[in-house]
Amino acid sequence: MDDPVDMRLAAAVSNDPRATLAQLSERIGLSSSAVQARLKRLEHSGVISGYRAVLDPEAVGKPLSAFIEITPLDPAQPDTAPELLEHLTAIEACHSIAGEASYMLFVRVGSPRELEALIRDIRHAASVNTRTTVVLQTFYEQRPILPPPV
Amino acid sequence: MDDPVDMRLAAAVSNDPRATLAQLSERIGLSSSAVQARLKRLEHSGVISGYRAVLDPEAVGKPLSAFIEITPLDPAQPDTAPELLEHLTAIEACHSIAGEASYMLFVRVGSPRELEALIRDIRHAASVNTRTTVVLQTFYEQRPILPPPV
DNA sequence: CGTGAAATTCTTAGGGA
DNA sequence: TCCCTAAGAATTTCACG
Repeated sequence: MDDPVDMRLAAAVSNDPRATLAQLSERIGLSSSAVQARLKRLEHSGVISGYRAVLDPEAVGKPLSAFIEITPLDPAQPDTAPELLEHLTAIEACHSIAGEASYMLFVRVGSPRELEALIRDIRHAASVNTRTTVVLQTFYEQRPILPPPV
Repeated sequence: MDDPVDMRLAAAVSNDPRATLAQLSERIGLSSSAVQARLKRLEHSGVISGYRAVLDPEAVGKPLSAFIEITPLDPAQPDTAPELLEHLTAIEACHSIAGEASYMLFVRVGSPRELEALIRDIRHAASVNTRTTVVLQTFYEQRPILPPPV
């Protein structure tokens, strides 16, 4: 996406995906039909892979979050941890990382008890050791990748 | 938000924030005006704090991501790291954590050189030590907090 | 919470740079 | 190819029951 107009559109829609085409076209400086065509192209090409609402974790019953580093118990076995864990919906993100551990997960749960159960599920499902770092307070998260267009 | 209808609406709009009120009302089983009123209430009460597009990091020039743990150099000084770092738009999230470090950041940059510069900026801006864990591959992230309504 | 009518927005076809 | 305009279709909005 080298086109600067696409870049501004991506930033604009990223900051406010529920904006109407009319509002976006005003910010971008194109007609709404042109914005619509570009938006469809961005969605279809995968530059925009989806949209999300940012929910208050406490309001939806997930006040506790944590980072969980995982390491396979048996390095000789084929490592398919991400797939083996995908069904656990408490896991919001799964990255492979450089460092001691193999993967870093970010998880959200309702209580310490749920976290304990989740860790047990993770160990069992993927045959891994875990190292959990509990989040005490979230100052900000899910900030937009692109700064708002000037 | 104890109301199960609000819960389903939050899940539905979270999974597809660009859906029309008509589409949402069909999934929820209410009229579109009722959905509109509930949605406004969820937004105004902060249960829904905003909306985001999920962008392909490579397509928008941020192919490299990392976790950065930070620890104040001088524990005696008042610790306002989150505010001191807020202007660095490469930082997508900032949590205080239990464990050795004080905060965990998640950052996105365009290149190793940019990461180096960002780490320098973070150390300088907040007077902290850093410990960086580079992300090698992201299997999934930004999965919806709530599973889609049945 | 639903209905209905007015205002706004989306969608698509057609034509021009 | 990319853009704009215009008209019909769909949606949103909001007062009222």
